[in-house]
Amino acid sequence: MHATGGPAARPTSRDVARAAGVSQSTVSLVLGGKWTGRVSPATAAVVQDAAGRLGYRPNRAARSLRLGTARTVLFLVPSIVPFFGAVYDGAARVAARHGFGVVLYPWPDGAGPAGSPFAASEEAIDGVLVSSVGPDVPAGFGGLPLVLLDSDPAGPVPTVAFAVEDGMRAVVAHLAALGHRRFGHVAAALDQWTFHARGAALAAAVDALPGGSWTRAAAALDVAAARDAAGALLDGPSRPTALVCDDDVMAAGAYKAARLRGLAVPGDVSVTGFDDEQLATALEPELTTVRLPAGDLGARGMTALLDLLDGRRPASVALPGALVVRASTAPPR
Amino acid sequence: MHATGGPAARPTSRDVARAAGVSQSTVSLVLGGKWTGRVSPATAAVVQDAAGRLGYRPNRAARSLRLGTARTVLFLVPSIVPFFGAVYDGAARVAARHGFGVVLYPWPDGAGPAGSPFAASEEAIDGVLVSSVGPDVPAGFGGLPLVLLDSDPAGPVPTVAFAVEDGMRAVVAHLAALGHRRFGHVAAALDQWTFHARGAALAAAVDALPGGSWTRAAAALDVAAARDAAGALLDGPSRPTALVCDDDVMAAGAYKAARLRGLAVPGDVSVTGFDDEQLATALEPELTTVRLPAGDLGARGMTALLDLLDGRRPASVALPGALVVRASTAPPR
DNA sequence: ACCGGCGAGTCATACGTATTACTTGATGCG
DNA sequence: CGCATCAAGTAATACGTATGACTCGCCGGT
Repeated sequence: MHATGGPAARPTSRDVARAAGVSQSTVSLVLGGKWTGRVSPATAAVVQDAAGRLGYRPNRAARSLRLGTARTVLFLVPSIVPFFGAVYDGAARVAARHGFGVVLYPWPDGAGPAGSPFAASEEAIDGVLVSSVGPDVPAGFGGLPLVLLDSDPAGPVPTVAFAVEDGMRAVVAHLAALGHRRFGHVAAALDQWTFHARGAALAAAVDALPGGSWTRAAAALDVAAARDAAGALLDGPSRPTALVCDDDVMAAGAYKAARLRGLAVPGDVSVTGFDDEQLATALEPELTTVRLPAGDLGARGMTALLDLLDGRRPASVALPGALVVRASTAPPR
Repeated sequence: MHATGGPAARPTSRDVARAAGVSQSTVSLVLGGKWTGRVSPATAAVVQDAAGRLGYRPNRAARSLRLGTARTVLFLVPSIVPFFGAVYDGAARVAARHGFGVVLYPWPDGAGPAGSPFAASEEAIDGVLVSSVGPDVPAGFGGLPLVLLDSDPAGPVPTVAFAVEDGMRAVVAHLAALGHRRFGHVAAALDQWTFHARGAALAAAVDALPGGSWTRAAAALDVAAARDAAGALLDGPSRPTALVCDDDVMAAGAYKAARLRGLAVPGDVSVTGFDDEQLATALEPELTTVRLPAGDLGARGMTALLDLLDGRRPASVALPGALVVRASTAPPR
């Protein structure tokens, strides 16, 4: 009982030192872990005991100031959706293993580093991970080490991407094997590399197909916009027998467009998605789509960033996806 | 041209002072904004110009250390889904207006403050916002100011919640008006206040209904689990004519269970959701559900937390939701 | 002529940590 | 015995900022 109501403030290393009867430097030495040969095991034990008893935890601001490092990286994502949650998990797991924290920041419009949300956490970070950016790659990020995810691996910045071309090629091959020749591409009107790549890969794959042809309609990444875009394709001069969508959400819109016209999926028109989100199995019929290893993306990206922080220069890589065939694709009528 | 390749390191306030020909304190005063009557406008202009030219931005760690405050709050969410993205946006908007940043942290299992992900960012924060927790409310959060979101407003901690009871009552009233009397509750098996409240509200509303009866099946918050739970209800001794689901995702599972049994929605069985996520309009038929003002939740929660930081004690409030009637509800056969 | 007061800055310091350089007493060795 | 070595720890310092205490002219009033 401290009748005086002593200071209940958070203990500092000096408080621990006082409690252990040693100097502050000794505390720092012991708790820093590098004390072999400098402090006797007995004293170290006393210090550790005192620290535990007081519930001491080092002040992060002071440590950052002293070391010039925060052991924290910033993770910028275009939106708060489960896909990026999975990416985050992968990244955070690797980071934790190295004593780093990961701060998640939604960064919708791809505004520059001066964008106000970023400015808020500007200085307490050692590196940046940015996911799903467009072709105007931020070459450097305020001078901070930078790794891109799900972006153009051919750029100057180290990047971990998906092998989008392979995924799209697998989609087209699957549909072609079923007998489809006329494709409609329901494209996402977002300026992100991954969507540019999906579009280019589709075009290349269909063009390489004897008798293959395709049309395209772009829309915002939501159900209603995708429904209208898919409708425009279905109403076009030569109706596609398969709608290839840039994303599972857009595929939901394609379903709606088909139903509105009395067309059955997959009887009258096949539909494919991309990403394999939870939605894919919520839809009826369940959606044929491409599963992307989101956790791996985060893990590999964080590994690359940590390499960069250590002065090594990581190479860009592309992770393979996998076609998941469900019930939304069938031979054309 | 500095032929010597001078230090390209980030400039400090002392560098600015040197460039402006004043002392470091003057720089700090000017840039701090509180210089009226202490510094002449002419000098202030010179300082601001120099700071701009050098691209000076204050070191956050040093400022935190000096002020004992980080102007940053931690926002813990159970999962990375669009709903919490909207909550975050509301919170971040209010925070930015007061010069605060918001750090988002996924906190899946509701582990204690000692949970490793939290520990990583432990010290650079002034307060905590926690969303959607269970009954074992963390009374204090390592001594940090705390506000709960979407949690029990009757607890000791200031809380901003939704008026879940009203929402669920509206659902039951809507279905009752259509003629439904036998309800099935597809419940989320998560230990969060909001789901407990939804269940209790449903029971109360149906029990108050003459001739009303209900059964319940709980499941994890995913499509497949909900499908099985809903199936169990539909296969029960007295088949419900309406399935009330704790969440839109579970409603998708209810759709599947109905289809598997050859039952039409809403012809043979009505289905309702909760939250009004994007999924609600992706489903066929579109889902009758309860829209919750997620952005407001974040904004009000942040306002309450800022009040708390200022020494005021905010009151707990509950925000009203709104029933959105779509195509998944109809009179029973 | 002297002093109070004020405008315009500067000096010095503290925040809490990590680390380098130093002290101190004991021991080993020739 | 004298000196180097060593173990065990401590004193001092720097990181970059914000701010209370202080200085230094200068002007107005009596």
